Amino acid sequence: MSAANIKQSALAHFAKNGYEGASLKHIADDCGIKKPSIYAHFSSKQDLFLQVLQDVFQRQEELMVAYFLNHTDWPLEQQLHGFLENRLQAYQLDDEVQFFMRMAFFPPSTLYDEVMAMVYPLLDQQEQNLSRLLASGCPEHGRIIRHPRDAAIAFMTLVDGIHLETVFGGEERALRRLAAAWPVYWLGVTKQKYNHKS
Amino acid sequence: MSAANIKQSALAHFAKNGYEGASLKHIADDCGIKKPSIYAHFSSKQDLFLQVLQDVFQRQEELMVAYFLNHTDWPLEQQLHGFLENRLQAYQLDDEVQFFMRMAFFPPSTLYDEVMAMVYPLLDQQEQNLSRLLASGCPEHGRIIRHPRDAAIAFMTLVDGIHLETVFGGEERALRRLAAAWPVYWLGVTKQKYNHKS
DNA sequence: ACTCTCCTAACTAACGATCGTTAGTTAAAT
DNA sequence: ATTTAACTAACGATCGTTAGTTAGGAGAGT
Repeated sequence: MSAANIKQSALAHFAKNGYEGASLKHIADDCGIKKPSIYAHFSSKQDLFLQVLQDVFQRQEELMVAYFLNHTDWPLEQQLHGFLENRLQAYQLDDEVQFFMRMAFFPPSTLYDEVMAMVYPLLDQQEQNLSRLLASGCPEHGRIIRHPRDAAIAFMTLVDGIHLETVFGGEERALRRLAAAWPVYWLGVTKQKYNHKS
Repeated sequence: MSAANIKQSALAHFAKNGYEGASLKHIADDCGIKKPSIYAHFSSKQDLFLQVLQDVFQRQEELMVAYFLNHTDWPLEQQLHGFLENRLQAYQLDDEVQFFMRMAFFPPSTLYDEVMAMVYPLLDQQEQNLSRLLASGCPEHGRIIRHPRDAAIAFMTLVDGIHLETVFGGEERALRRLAAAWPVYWLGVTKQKYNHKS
């Protein structure tokens, strides 16, 4: 039994039951080993959790960066829409997105600082990257994103709303949201000329 | 000490630490009573939790219904935008929204069915009400919502994205999202004429 | 008005189970 | 021969929960 197997099993339990709800006994049972054997690989439950956390956040960041790097030749519209689709199909592969969402928004209170130290940079970077991407506009359609920073924030709101639905209702419900919300977003962001009343 | 006080304290603990992370001892300490005294009012931790759950869901539903009933004379645009603002300021009053989000998306696995039996009807009703509202269009602007059902789903995606941000970053960050995402949504939904390319 | 009774809501003490964790041991692999 | 990774046994703490007790207030009967 390798440390990677234990982390994989722990990931599933942390994702489904949270930090406090996941017990080392159940994780060990999943691996076919006894509870104390975990301590041959990890110094504590905290240690196991924080290693899982780091792995997941690093991988999620890599996935998001890699997506945009691999599609710089696509039109902006396809890049953004494909990103949402990409996140959806990445979701059903494993429990990483559920874990990610749970820990970003409902971290174990005893480890709040440690978790947030990983969440904040990732979200900041995501917003920054999106702002730059959207600031480049979309000349091949003759459209211009007027407020790239706002468009980036709105996009992240959309990402979160769809992510939440994957956690809640699974892929098919999330696809329904994507199909309904994407055209609204794209139209709103490309034809943006809005005067908010008071 | 009344049952209402215990439920209020329990709500705070469940919202902050989840079902498994909240202990009856801490809840009792908050109330200034001893742990077993809780059992004079509730038959079990489950019972306490489910009563809190029912109270919160019922109140949240009432708040949402009441908002739209009290603003039928407003233009559609104001109704929807005001709803988002209303949800935001309701959030900081107490822990109800955090509790609501946590339990809707990360329910305690041992009580999954009981929680979902309350979540599903509320969300279905919300979508239905929004669909009807949006289907009525917005004649005073000369605008027509072309796909009211999709617009309702997109609005709920927006609601969730903003709700999530209140849980994550508090009111000011959520207001930032609202300011950025609302114009995008409204423009996208009023000028909807979109052909999705495969 | 006074006592007796009943009920409520708190208490203390303790239960068994499970929690994360440590110590000490063993068998296999390097 | 040394290290690795598993094991058993057991630790103290905390979990939710139950039993048994006690003080105080409400209502009824004399």
